[in-house]
Amino acid sequence: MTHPTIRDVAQRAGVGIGTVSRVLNNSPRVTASTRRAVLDAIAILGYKPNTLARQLPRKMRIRNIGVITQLFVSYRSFAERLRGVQLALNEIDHSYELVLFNVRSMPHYDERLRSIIQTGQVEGLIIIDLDLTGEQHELLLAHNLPFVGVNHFQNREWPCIGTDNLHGGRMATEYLLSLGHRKIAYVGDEFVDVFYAFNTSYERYTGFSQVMEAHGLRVPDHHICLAPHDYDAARASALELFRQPDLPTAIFAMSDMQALACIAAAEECGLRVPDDLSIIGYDDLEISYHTRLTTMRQHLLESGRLAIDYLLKRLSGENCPVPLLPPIELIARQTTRPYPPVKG
Amino acid sequence: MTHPTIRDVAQRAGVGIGTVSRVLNNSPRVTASTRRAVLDAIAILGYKPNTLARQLPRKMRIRNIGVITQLFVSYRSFAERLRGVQLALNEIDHSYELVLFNVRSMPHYDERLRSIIQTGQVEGLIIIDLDLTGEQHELLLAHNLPFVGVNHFQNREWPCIGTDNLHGGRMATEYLLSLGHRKIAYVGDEFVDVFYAFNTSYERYTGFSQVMEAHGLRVPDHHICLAPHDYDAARASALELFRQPDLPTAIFAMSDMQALACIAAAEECGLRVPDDLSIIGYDDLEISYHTRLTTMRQHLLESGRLAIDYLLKRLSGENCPVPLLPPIELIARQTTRPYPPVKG
DNA sequence: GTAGATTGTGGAAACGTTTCCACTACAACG
DNA sequence: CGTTGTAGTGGAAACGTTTCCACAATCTAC
Repeated sequence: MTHPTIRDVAQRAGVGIGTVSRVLNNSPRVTASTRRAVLDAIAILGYKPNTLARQLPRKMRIRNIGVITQLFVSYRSFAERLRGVQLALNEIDHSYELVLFNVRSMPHYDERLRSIIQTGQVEGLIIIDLDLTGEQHELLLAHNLPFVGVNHFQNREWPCIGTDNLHGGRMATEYLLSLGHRKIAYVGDEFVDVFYAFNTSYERYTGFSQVMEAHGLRVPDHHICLAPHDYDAARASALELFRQPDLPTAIFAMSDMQALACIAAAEECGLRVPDDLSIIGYDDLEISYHTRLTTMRQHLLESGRLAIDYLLKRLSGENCPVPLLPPIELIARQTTRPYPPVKG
Repeated sequence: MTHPTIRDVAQRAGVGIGTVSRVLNNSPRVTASTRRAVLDAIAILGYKPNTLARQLPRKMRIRNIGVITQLFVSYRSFAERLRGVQLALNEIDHSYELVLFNVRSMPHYDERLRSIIQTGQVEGLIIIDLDLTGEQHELLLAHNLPFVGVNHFQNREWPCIGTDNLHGGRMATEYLLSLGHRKIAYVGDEFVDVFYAFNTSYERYTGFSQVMEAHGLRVPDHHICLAPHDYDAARASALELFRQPDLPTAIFAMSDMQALACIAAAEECGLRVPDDLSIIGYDDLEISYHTRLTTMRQHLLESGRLAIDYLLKRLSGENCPVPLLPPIELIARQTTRPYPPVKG
């Protein structure tokens, strides 16, 4: 037998199912000897009560909101968004629990998504930094499962709180140009559409290169440093950049972690930031405040809040528009300065 | 009627329950007109399928592991532990989902804990940075719910992966003394046993004061700066310290965030770290690596891993001892230096 | 000794779905 | 015109518990 039920336990212990239930629920109305017998039977059979079946007669409804993301290992921004989700949920509505689904690969994502939809184990779904295929989108709609994305990209085809990477890339570049920099390098993820990278890197890069071109500036190939999204990979990539002649005077990094990696690499090479090299990141993680990193603030915490806000409205039957994130902001701190340096 | 069921919908739409079920599950074997009628009835009644009841006949078992913590707003170490939990769970066993329970206050914690136990919605529970009363402990045991704590404290009365704050406090202090510092201030949480603070601060302080005393050093009252656990509160508290005469040459902060707050305050007062003032933190958050903070590493990520490891073993019926965390380590970075400064 | 309360126990009914079998109606085919 | 197949539908049974009522056994008080 795969899973013994309460009836198997009752039979084995020579008691009724009611008695087993009472033992399970710690009711005082059971003799010590009976309880002993039941517990023995439970142990022998390896019985585990079925969570689902327990709830049903109690007329309880599980109210779960699912959050599906990648493992929040590489992208620190995940954690920040999740924090926003948690904060807002605790402020607005205490009747929901958060269930976390972590996916490891694209096929795993699809499989998970289907199983979530199929089993209906959550009443709403927040999709963090993952895209939806047309088919997946259809499936969600068909099964009437409210959902919202919180993403590193923008999408008009399904409800999604996203940012404009192109615009962010432009803003960062324009800021560096306004400081007088002309030799600006780009450090980011490879442009391949790996599972978790989408084309965020490509979009930000495009904004960068559009602005550079508009100013008649050519970016040499070795000033475009692409590596997997990872602190050490970015550091290695920046070290390689500094090893070559024709050093940039500024770097636009596609994320704060990569910007910090560039700073570490620069210091290893004896370059001072910002004196010899300006560096701007992207995200505005909490860490960036403490490291005085100049960066593009994309309101990560806020994105989580807005997502919950929208989802709860949808869950209560309201039909509201997808909220918009505040525009991306430049947060100028101490890793950028004018070029050529002005003596103070 | 509180919640309409599938039978209500069937009646209203003038069809059988089987047909309603087919509509809900998107079966192709329903005529367009029938489907329409059912969907209308669903809309009118505001029917929502019961998640629980759907699973039961499908012979599915929900396999959830609960994680109960405070909102991970104030203590950054929560997030780090949770990351460890997630990482390990994804490596070891993919059949469990993580359910997050956030509590806001002590009564809320108790209420939540009881409801989790009562409803049996999780098969195992990880208790992060929260203590258990004797009664709560009994309840968990009585209901046979496997659990493990991951905590900022040590406890022998229930399974708990914790650290020795006293020892950590001693180590940090001894390190500062070994550098030649004699005037050392302590910055930490107030000693009151508020909901989330336990006596972590008091324990670390005790380690500190024991070592100081053993060296025949008296710590003046105004060198003991206690404030709520919060970046800004710690900064204010440090500013107050620097405003008075008899400056310390070193600070032992009870957490990395508070240490960073001290650094910020020091710089506001024109004190250079580490030239004028050495600062050591406690936690070794990721942020501390990037800010070059000297700190006590208490293996937060690892603590999450060990917790999952232990819990999974318990869930599979194994009866293993509670694992031990590696000992606390001193991570010397660049916010501490010898006193008096040696000219290089 | 008897009426009444209390304690321990068994098992039917209920919880709200899905699944499956049975049935109808009708089309296609010989 | 029968036979066979099939699409659409209805509803009983099953899923694994809890809850409640019924009943027996035992105690309690007069």
